[in-house]
Amino acid sequence: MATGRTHRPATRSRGIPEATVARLPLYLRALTALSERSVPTVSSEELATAAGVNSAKLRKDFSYLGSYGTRGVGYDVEYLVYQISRELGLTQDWPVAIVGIGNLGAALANYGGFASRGFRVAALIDADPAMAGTPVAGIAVQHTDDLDRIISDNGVSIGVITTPPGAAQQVCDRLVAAGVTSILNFAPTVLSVPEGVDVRKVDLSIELQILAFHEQRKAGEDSAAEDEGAPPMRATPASRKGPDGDMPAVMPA
Amino acid sequence: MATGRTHRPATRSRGIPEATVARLPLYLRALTALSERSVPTVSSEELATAAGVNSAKLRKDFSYLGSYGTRGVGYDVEYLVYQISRELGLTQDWPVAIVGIGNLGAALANYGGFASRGFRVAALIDADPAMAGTPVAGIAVQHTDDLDRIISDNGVSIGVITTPPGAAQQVCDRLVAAGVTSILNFAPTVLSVPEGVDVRKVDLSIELQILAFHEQRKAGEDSAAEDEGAPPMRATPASRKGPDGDMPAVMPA
DNA sequence: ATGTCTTTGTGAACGCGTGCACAAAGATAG
DNA sequence: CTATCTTTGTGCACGCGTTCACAAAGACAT
Repeated sequence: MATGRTHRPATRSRGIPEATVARLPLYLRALTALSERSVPTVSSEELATAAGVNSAKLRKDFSYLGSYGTRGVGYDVEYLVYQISRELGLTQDWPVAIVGIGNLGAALANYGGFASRGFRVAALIDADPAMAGTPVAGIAVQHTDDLDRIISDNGVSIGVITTPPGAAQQVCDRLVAAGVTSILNFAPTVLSVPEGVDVRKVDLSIELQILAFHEQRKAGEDSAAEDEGAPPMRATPASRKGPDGDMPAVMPA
Repeated sequence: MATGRTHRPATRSRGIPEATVARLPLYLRALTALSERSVPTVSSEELATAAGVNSAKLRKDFSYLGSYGTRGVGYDVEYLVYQISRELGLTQDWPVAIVGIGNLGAALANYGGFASRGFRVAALIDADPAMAGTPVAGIAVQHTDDLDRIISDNGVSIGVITTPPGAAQQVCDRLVAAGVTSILNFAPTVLSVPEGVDVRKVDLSIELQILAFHEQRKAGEDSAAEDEGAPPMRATPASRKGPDGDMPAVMPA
C-alpha cells in the first residue's frame, strides 16, 4: 500500500481547513442540544447563532463536509450530528491516558466532558510511588515506570500531560516512544516532538495574560500616563556594557 | 512605516496584532528562564527556538513593541522582560475571582501559574451553600448571593467561570453586571456578553475532539472503507438518545 | 405546472498572519 | 577611520480565513 489516496471523495476529508475543524465541535454541541429537544431541522442562521458564529462561515464550513443541507429548509439535525461525529472520529472509542495526577490531572480525570464524547480515561499515571494504587475518579493511579506497557496494553494514542513543567518533555518523549501520536499539553512548556505527532497546548496563565493585556488597554484608555511608577527595571548583570548604558534609555517619561 | 520616531514605545497598544499578543506570554516565559540563568542578551534566533516559533516572526512581533534590540548583538534579556511585562499589563496586580468551585475550580485555585505572574486569586465563589466558608487553597469559599459585593470590594475585573454549563450564562451576566470586563470561560457554553467585555474560552473536550480528528486521519489513511458500517439514515424519528449529552461538565451544582 | 419564497452553497474580494530575503545599523577588529 | 561581520527591522509576496452577496435549488401554495 503506497500513498493510496485514490479512493477518497477527494472533495471531502481531503482538505478541511484547520479553522473549520476547530469549529466542528462547537456545531456538534449546539446540534446535540437541539437533538435532545427533538428539533428536526435547523437553518444555518439559527445554528450559527447558537454556536456563536457567522452564518456564512457556518455554511462554508459545512460545505467542506458535503452538501448536507436542503435549500429552503435547512439542515437535518440528526443527520448532521452523525456526519460531524463521524468526521471528527467520535464514532469510535478513544482511550486516553493522563500523566501527572495533581490537582489538575485529577480534575480532568473527573471531568464529565470527556466521557460524554467518546473519550475514555483509560489510565492515570503519576511519578509519585505513594500515589500508585490510589483510586482517582474510580481509576487506580499507576506508576510512571509502567508507562510504556500501560500505553501499549490499552492502545492509547492520545495522551494528556498535566505534570509540572520540568517533567513535561521527558514524559512527552516517553509517551511518543510508547506509541502516542496526539498530545494535549497543560504544562507551560514548549514540547518538541517528531514529525507526525500532534500537540495542542492549553495554557491557563497565557489566557489570563492575554486578558490582562486587553484589560489594561481598556482601563488605560484615558489614564495612559500613570503607569509610570514602576522602576524602569534594574540594570541587570549588565555584562559587557559600559556606563554608556544600553539600558532603558526609552521609558516613556 | 514608522517615520523612525523611536522614542515613544512605538504605537502603543493601538496596533499590536492579536496573534502577536498571544505570543508575548510565550516569549516572556522563555525570557524569564534566561533571566534566571543570568543570561544577559539573546538573539532572535535563540529566543525563537526557545519559544518554539520562527525567528522572523519573533522579530516582527517585537517590532510592534518598538526597537528594543541591538543589531549585531541581540536583545537585552532583562530589558525585554520588563517591556513585555509592561505591555501585557503584568506590572500591576490583577485580582481574579473564580466562580464554580468544583474539581476544576479548585485545581485552578491551587494552580501556581497564576500567582507567579501577577494574578492573585482574590475570591472563590460557589452556589452551594454547604461550601460557604470551606477553605480551598487557603481561601474561604463565598456564596453566590454575595457575588456582586465580592467583585466590587476586591476590585475584580477578571473573572474565571468553572461552573456547570447550565449556570455559566447566568454567572456571566452577574459578573458583568458587577463590573467584570474580562472573562475566562471553562464551561462548554457560548457566552453572550455586551460590547466591551472580552471572553476567552478554554474548552477541554473541544481540544480532544480536534486531536481525534487528526488522529483518525492518521490512522485511517489506508483503512478508509469501514465508515460504511453505521447507517446514517436521514430524517430519523429521534431514536438516538444516548449518553451524548454534555451535561456533566465540571461539577454538579 | 407554474410561481413565489426561503435558504443553501459558493465565487470573489478583502484582510490578516506568515515567512523570505535583504538592506540598514551597529559592534568589533585592525 | 575603515573594513568586516553579525543581527536586527521590515518591505514584499503568498496563502489562509472571513465575509459579502447572489444565483441555484428546492419546498410549498395555488
